[in-house]
Amino acid sequence: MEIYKGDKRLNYLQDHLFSISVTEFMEVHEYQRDEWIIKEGLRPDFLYYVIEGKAKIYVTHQNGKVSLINFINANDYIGEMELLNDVYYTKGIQASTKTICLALPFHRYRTQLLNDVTFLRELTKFLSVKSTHMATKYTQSLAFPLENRLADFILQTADQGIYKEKHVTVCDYLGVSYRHLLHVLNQFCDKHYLQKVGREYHIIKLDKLQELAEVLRTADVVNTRQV
Amino acid sequence: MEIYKGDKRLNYLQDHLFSISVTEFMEVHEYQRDEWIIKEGLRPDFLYYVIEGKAKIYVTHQNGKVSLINFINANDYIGEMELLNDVYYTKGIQASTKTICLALPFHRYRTQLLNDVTFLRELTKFLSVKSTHMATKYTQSLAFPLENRLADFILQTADQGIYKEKHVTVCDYLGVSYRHLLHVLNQFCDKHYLQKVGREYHIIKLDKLQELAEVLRTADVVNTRQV
DNA sequence: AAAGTAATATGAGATATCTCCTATTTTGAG
DNA sequence: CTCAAAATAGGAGATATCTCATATTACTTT
Repeated sequence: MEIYKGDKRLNYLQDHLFSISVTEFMEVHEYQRDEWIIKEGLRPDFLYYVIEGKAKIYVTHQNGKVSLINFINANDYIGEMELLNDVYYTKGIQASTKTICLALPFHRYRTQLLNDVTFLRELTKFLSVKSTHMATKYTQSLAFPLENRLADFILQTADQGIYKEKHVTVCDYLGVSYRHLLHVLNQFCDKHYLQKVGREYHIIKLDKLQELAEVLRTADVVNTRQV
Repeated sequence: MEIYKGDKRLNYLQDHLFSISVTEFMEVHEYQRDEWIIKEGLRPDFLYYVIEGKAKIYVTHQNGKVSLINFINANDYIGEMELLNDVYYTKGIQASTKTICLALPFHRYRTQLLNDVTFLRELTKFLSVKSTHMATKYTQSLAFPLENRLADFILQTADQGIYKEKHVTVCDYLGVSYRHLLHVLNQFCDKHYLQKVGREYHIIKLDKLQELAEVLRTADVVNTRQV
C-alpha cells in the first residue's frame, strides 16, 4: 500500500463528498492487485471512498467456505459499517485491480460525519442501493438454479462477447462448487450457447443466454448493462 | 386500513425522528393482520415508520415463486427505498399482526427530508443494519444446507421452547420447498431434537439445535436472542 | 530453471432439494 | 353451519448441487 504525498495527493482530493472540511486530514491510498484493503475481522481506522479500481468483499464461514459477497467499484464507500456500528463483524476487502481510495481516519471525525448532511445523504443512497442489491441477489439465489444466475452473470461481465472470469472467483460469488460451475458451463457449450476457446468462452447464442437471464428480472433495477 | 384522527392520532405522534417539523401532516395508519401496507409493484405515497406490529416484505418472481425477503418490526422504516430512488421495483409489504405506522406523504417533503440530519442519520443506521443482515442471509443461504438455517430459525422464533411458525411462511423465508422443509423437520423429530405435539414442535435437545445453528455464526452480530 | 502454489479439468458417487401427485385437516367467509 | 380455500402431510422419482479424488496446466517466487 502506498500513501500519496504532496502534489500526487492533491490531485485526488475531492470536496463534494462532505459539507465539513476534512481535506486536511484526508489521505490518498493506493493498493495493488490482490492486496487487502481491510483484513477480515480487523476493524479499520479509515472510512474509504473508492476513486478508481475494483475490489471484492469476502467473508469466511466456520465451515471454511468463503463467500464473495459483492464487488466494489469507483464511487463506493468502504468501512462505512464500522463508522456507523460499534458492533460489527468486519468483512475482508481485497483489491482486484490497482485501487485508489480517499481514506479518512474516522475516529476524530465520527461525530462530525454523523452530522454532515451531504455525507449522510450520499451514504444513505449508497446503502439503499447496496441493501436492495443484496436482497435481490438473496432471493434470486433461492429462487433460481445456477443455470439462470450464471447466464445473467456471464452477460453482465462479458466484454465484446467474450466471457473470461476466473472460475474460482465465480464459485465464491455465485455460491456453488467449482465442480458444479464447470458442469453448467459445459452444458452451455454442449448446447452451443458458448464456445470454449482456450480459457475464454465466446458467446454464440446471446438470445438463449438472455432468455435464461431474463427469468431473474422482476426485482432489481440497476441492470441495464448489455453485452 | 384505519387512519387515526384527533386524540387517537396525537397519542402516536413522535418528534424525535426528524429535525424539521412534519407532525402537522403526519398521519397514523393502522393495518389489520394480512392487510397489504404496500402492494407489490405500486409505488407508495408515504414514508412509514412502524410504531408497533409486525410485517413481511415479499417479492414475486417470474417463475411464480414468492420470496419472503425479511420481517419488519417496530422502529423500522417502510417506503424509504422509494423516497430515495426514483427507479425502484416496489416490494409488497403485508402486516402479520395489527400494525400501527406513522405515515408521512413524502412528495411534499422529499427535499426537506433529504436535508434533515436527524432523519438521515437514523435512516443510515437502519439501512446499514438492513444491508448487513441481507448480506449475512445471502451468504449463509449459499454456504449452508437447510438443516443449519432451520435450526437457527427455530431458535430465533421459538417461544418458551415451543416452535410453531407456519410452514408456508417459513418456506418462503428460507427459500425451500414445502416438501423439503417437512422432510428436515421430520429428521429433527427422528433424531429427537424436536417433538411434534399437535401442530407445535417442542424443543427437546436445545444443545443439538444450537450446535447446528452455531455453525452459521461468524458474520452477523444482531443474533443474541435465546430460547 | 526449479519448485511450489493456484487454477483448471474431469470422473464417480453421495446428498440436498425440487416437482408432481394425492389425501386429510384447518380456517375463513357467507 | 357449510363450503371453498388454505395449510398440513407424505410418497416417489427427478435434478441440482456437493464431496472427494486425481491430473494437468499456469503463475510466482526463489
